Amino acid sequence: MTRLYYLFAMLLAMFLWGCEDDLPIDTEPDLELISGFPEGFEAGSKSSYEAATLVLGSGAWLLDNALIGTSANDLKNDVKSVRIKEQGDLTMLFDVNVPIEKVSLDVGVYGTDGTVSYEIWFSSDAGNTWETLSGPLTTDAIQLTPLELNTTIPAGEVRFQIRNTSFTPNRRLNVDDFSVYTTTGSTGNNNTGRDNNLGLGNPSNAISDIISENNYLMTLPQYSMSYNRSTATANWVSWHLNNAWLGDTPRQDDFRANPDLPSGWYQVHEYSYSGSGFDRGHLCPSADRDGSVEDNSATFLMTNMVPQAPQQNQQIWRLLEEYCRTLAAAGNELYIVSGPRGSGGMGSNGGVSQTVDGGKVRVPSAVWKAIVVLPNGSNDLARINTSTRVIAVDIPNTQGVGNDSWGDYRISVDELEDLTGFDFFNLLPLDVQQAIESQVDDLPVGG
DNA sequence: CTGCCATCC
DNA sequence: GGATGGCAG
Repeated sequence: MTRLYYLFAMLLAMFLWGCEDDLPIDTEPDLELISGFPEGFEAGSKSSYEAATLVLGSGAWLLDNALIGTSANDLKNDVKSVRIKEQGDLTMLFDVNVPIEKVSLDVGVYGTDGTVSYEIWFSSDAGNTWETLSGPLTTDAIQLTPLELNTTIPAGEVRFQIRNTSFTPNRRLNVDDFSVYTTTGSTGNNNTGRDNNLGLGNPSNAISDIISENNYLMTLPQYSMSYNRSTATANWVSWHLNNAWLGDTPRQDDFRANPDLPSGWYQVHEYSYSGSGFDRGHLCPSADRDGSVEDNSATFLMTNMVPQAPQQNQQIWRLLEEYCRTLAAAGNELYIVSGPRGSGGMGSNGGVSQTVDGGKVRVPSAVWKAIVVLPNGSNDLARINTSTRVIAVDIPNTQGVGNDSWGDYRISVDELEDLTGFDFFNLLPLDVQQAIESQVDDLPVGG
């Protein structure tokens, strides 16, 4: 009898659950405007169509063949809107990291320009690849007109872009009050998420084309780098660090050649440094990527290694790496770029070596690092300002510096740019770059 | 893969 | 001692 009762109760429960499941959805899910939106474009000024970055209330935006319109002919809410001319576009340079349910904006035609063709695009990988959200659209509105697009974009490194696809000259589009909505209860800001490893810029404009063999861009989920075929090391490795990357995965120690190098290029292999007196020194450290086996293993590709004097690598350099992780564990996120420079180091075999691996791998004379530190949060590009902390070091690749403090090797990013020829953090507004790159960090750092 | 070394907190 | 950086056989 008891058993029959349970059976009945279960059937009843399934029936009720089934009913509930079949109830028609008579209300659309509650939407929540993402922090920073609507973007009304009131915070910026730009009077030329030339491509440039603007930091606005929501974050940084790229206006290419577009400007901030303030004239009587600009359709606008309040006093400013974006004016995009034919073949121009407006692009978010920051990520939203929650599921997107809806996008809305106000659009119209500038002055008496004729019908404008435009499209809305989005990226789920921080702007690396784009797909259309809207399909081709047109407007001939002479007043700002709301456009709403319902969508379902999963949480990711999501950005949006508005393109004026008109070809005819003087078909200018006004855009204002751009809004992005997520479902209520989504975690909201990406406070502790993983951000773009190249979020502050590509220091040497590296590209993934074999024509650029000494400045060859390679992008992994764990870090990005510019590889140099002739030195057989990276020019730089760039990565984001915060507690979202940190875990307790054991060190994998699976040093190996990078199979993703273009065919025909020499692949530095596991034993290329053996007996040389130099460590296989990580640029992106193993312990910065121990959230999973895959993440940690990625740091052991030989393209992430540089021949480093053991006492430099295992002592002073290691202490700087640990200091960075301490900052991350304390609730900061860091953008780090690191690489070798120069030629000729002194390892444990004594004397100065220019190369290892039978001349195939260049030994740097110094290893450098540039670090931007900011509290965990979202819209990083917009939050970095003239008082954001930046640490840059340049440490000789030699035995004997091991007992020194890395703090004594701090220099300004400007000096580091002179030494390396790279342009660091170039997605930041110029005035911010000038402020933070001219200073030498002088906070007490111990060690 | 295991064992081992070194340094630093 | 434990973590982190490695090495050699």
